[in-house]
Amino acid sequence: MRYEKGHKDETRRHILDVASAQFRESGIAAVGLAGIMSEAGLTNGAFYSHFASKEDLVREVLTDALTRREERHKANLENGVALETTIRDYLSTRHRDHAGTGCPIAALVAEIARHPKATRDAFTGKVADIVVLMAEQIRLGTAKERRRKAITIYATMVGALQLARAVNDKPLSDEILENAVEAAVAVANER
Amino acid sequence: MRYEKGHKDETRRHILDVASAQFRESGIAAVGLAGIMSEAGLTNGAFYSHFASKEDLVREVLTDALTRREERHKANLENGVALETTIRDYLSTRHRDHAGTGCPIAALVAEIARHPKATRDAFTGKVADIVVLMAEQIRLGTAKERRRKAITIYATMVGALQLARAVNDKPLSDEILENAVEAAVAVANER
DNA sequence: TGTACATCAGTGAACGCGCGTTCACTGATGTAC
DNA sequence: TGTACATCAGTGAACGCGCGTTCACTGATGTAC
Repeated sequence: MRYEKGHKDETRRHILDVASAQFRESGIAAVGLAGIMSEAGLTNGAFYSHFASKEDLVREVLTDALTRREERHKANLENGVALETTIRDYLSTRHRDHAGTGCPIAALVAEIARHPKATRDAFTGKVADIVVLMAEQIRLGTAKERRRKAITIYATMVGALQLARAVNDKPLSDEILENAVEAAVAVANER
Repeated sequence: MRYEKGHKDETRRHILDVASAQFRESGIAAVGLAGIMSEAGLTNGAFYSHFASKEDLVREVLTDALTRREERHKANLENGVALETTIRDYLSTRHRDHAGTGCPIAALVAEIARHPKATRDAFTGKVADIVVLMAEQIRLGTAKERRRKAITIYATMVGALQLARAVNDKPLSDEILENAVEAAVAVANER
């Protein structure tokens, strides 16, 4: 082979990682393929050896990024990490200030709503999985109650993180995060 | 005058309305000025008689749309409308299915976070005002507690509406809305 | 009163630019005989 | 073993297109004298 075995997979992986960060940082519509490929150290044309189109890349990036999030939730569950810890990590100033490495849902949910069916399908399946995992992380209540709590907590986290990022006033931004942490933790721990 | 008095203001108002709906429906980055102007029944060049740039339009649209939301909150407050009603309207299937006439924050918050300072400043001020109005709408608790509740409820509403829009599965989407209503109403009414 | 000029909202063609996508080509290495 | 050919990840220039923006112009009406 002209390149070592696995080279192409590595390149593809690298393009995915670069695109994933750029999308979360700047939004899907605002990011161009040329910018992704040049940050990945490749030329424009190489893109189409790996992906059929930009939309194909978007779908792959989402599936990949959400699978990673899902695995983290699964690991937290298996290691007995309390949902409270997950909430505090999610609504941290660190997460707020580093969208590029953060939750793809908070960064892209509004854009995803406007993307084609295949992309939204991939997103929907992963969200459903993550809700189930979060519900299992909750200790108290019936399965139904825990599921309801998980959905509420997730909605609060996604909304609060986005508001905290958009607001141009640090005290208000911090206040949003702190209040949402308090409220979400209360839901997670309530009887 | 070549046009009736107030004609230019009307045209400007019309461009704002068209742009406002298109931005909320499709996102700011995905909407072009040519599309806005043609829907408004004008040609490309007329745009710059009314606005200095696309970014200027974005800022004006946001200020205008958020001022209207704020006025609605103010009217609700003065008319003694319970926050519970506001929550149910916000998290209705109707609102979910009509982004173009809906809340500009839910539709655009992630994009706003990436826009220039002037745009984010306009957004921040309005969000702060709406939080204050929502806090006043809450009946129970100290001022501090009511403010905390208002922020929590707002974050939950924004997150839930966006998730319900992005998810490609009607039962799950409805479930998100219903659970968020229940949770937000509970916060609004809790002692 | 009639005429010349000023005003200005809107027209429509054009600008440079970056977008997503295509494609002929390169060149290093594997395989066949 | 040596040679001819196949493979294929990546190159880099070009494609048409729509973007935001500019600008010379139009034409209806107001104003000055």
